[in-house]
Amino acid sequence: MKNVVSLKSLAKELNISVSTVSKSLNDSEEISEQTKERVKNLAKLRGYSPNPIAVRLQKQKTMQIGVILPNIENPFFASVLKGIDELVSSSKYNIITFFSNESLEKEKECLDFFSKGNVDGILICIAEETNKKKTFDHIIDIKQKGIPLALFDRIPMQPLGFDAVQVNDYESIVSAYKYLESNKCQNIAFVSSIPTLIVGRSREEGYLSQTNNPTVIAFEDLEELKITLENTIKQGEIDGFIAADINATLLCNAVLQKQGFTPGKEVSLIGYVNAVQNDLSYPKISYIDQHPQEIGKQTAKILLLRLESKLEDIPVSDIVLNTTITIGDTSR
Amino acid sequence: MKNVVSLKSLAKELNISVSTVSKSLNDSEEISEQTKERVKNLAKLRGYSPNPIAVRLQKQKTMQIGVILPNIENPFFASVLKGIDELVSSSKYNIITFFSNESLEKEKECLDFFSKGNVDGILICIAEETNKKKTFDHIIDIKQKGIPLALFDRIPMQPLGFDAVQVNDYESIVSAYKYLESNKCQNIAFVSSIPTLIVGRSREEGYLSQTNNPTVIAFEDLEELKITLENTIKQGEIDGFIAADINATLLCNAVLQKQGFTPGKEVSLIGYVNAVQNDLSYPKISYIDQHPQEIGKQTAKILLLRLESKLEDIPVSDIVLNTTITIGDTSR
DNA sequence: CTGAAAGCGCTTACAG
DNA sequence: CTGAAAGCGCTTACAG
Repeated sequence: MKNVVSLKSLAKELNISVSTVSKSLNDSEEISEQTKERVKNLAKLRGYSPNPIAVRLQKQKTMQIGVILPNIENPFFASVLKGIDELVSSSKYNIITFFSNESLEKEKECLDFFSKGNVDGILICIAEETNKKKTFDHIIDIKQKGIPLALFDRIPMQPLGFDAVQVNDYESIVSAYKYLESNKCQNIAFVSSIPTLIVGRSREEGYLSQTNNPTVIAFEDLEELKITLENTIKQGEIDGFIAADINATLLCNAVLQKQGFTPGKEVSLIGYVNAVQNDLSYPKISYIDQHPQEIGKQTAKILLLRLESKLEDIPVSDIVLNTTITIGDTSR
Repeated sequence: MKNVVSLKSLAKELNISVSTVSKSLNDSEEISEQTKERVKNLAKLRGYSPNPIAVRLQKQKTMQIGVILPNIENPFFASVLKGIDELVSSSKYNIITFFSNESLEKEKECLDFFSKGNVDGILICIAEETNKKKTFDHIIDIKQKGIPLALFDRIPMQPLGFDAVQVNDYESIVSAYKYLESNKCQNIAFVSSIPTLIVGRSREEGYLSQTNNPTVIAFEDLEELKITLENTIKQGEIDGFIAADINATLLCNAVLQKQGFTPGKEVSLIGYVNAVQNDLSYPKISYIDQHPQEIGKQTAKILLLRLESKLEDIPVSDIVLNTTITIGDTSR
C-alpha cells in the first residue's frame, strides 16, 4: 500500500546501519559529511519519505489539530475555517475537522475522540445546545488531560480558563445603533433568530443600552420570526432595523421588500451577512463585518503558540477583535 | 501528555502478560472468559484507551481520509463537505481537509502530503487552475501509489480511471431552458462566470443545444460580467436568463432589479444559489438544486466501499446524479 | 564517526 | 489458556 522504501531498505542497500541512515537524514552532527551525502542521495533516488505514523509514535506527537465547528453550512464558520487553515497549513500540523451540528452529544463524542490521543490541540466553537444548557464539563475535562484547547466566537460567560478569541459584539451593535440614529432613524428595532446564543445576547444588550423604548423581535423559529416581523413592519412605525444574525438579516430585508419598502429610503437596515454574496446582491445590505477569517487565524495562532512553547505558564489570553461596519444600500 | 495507562501498565497491575491483555481487550477466542472479565474491568476502571498511533503503525493503516476542496467559502463545497462528513463520521475513518484555493500548486502539495503515508484514501475536487491547464499527472500518480481516490463535481473529460461523482449538468440546463420556454420566454440568454470550468462548459453546451439564436454572456471577471450584463439587460430584448453559477445568478438578479425589472414578471431567471440563504431572501430565485450534500455522500460512500473491499477489481464507477429545479419567485 | 540496543504502544504468529 | 518473541518504522541515548 505505501512506499516500500524504509530506513531499513536504505541501510541494507548502503551496507550501513539503520541508525546511521536515520541520523544522516536528520542531519545529525554525529555523522560524517560524506556518509550523509551517500545516504541523502540514495534516499532521494529511491523516493524515500519517512513513515509519518512511525515518527509520531516515536515522538509522542500526533501533529494534528482537532477542529470542532457547529455547522459548516453557516458561511461564517466556513470563513473561520479558511482562516484556521491558512495558519495551520503553513505550520507542520494539519487539521482534523468535525462538525457538532449544534448538538451537545455530538460535541462530546468529538472531544472524546480527540482526547484519546488523536490530536495535540483543539480548536472549538461550542454548539448551540451546549451554549443553551451551559454544560461545559466535557470541555473542562480536556484541561485535565493536558491538551491545549482554544475557544472562539461563542465564549461562555464564566471563564473556563482556556484561550479564547471573540468579537466585540456589544460595542458593534452600539456603533450600528449610533450610526442609524445619526442618520435620522427615530425608532430602531432589534431582530434576532439567536436570542439564547451568547453572541446574540451580547448584541441584544448592546441594543438595549441605547434606547428606553426598545422593540425586540426575537424568535429561534424562523417562521415565527417572519410572521412577527411582517406584523411589526406592517405597522410602519419602525424606521430602522438592526439584525443580530444572517438569518434575521435576510428575513428582515425580504419582508421589507415584499411589503414594498425600499431599505435605504424610508427605512434602514444593518445586519450580518455573508460578505462575498452580499457584494453581488442588490440591495447590498449594510452589515457588521466580523472578519471571520481573522477570528480563525488568531485562534489558530494562539494554539500553535501554546503547542510550541514548553512552558505551561504562558498566561491565558482572551482576545477581543474589532468589527467594522460596511455601509451598503440599506442605510445611509 | 496523554493517558499514562497502557497495555503494559494494565499487565503489570494484573500480573499477566501484555499479549494476554491485548487479546482480552480485543475479545480474542484464545482467552478465558474469566481473564477477559478481569482485564476489561481494570481497563474500564483505569480509563484505558488504546493509543491510536500505535495501532495504526501496527495495522499499517492511517484510518484517515484526505479531502481536497477548491474553496471552502463557496457554499456548494461547504455542503458537499457536510455530506462527506456525515458518511465518514459514522465510519471508523476520519477526515483531514485541505483547501487548494483553486491553485494547482497547492493541490499538488496536498496530494503529495497525502501520498506520503498520511491517508488511506483521497476525495478531491480539482482546482480551477488544474481544470484550466488540464494537468492531471499529479492525480494519476496517486494510482501508482495504490491509494484509492475519488473525484467529484469537476470531472475531467478524458477518463482518468478513478471513481467519480458528478451531476447531469447538460440536462439540467436543458430542463431549465425548456421550463422557461414553456412559460412564454422568447429570448433566453445564458450567463456564466465559469466559462472554462468543466461544469460551466457542460452547462453552456446544454444551453446551446436548445437555441439557434444564442446569447452567451460569459466572463470570469465579475466586473466585466456585470458591465456586459448591464448593457444587455438595458437593451431589453432578453426575457429569460439562465445563470451557470452562483455568482452569475446573484449578479444577474441584482442588475435586473437595479434596472427596475421584476424577475418573475417581464423577465425570468433560473440559476444556481445557496439554498439555505435563498430560502430567506426575496425574491426567492428559481434555481437548479445540485443536492451538494448528496454529492458528498455518494463520493464518500464509493471511497469507503473501496477501502473496505480487498479486491482491487471492483469496477470504476462514474456516478451521475440528477438535479432538480426549484421554482421560486423569479420565474413562472 | 558508526552501530547495537532499547523503546514508542500496540498486535499476532508461534510455543508451551 | 497464557506468554515470550518479533515486528510495525522510526529515534536516540550509549558503547565502541
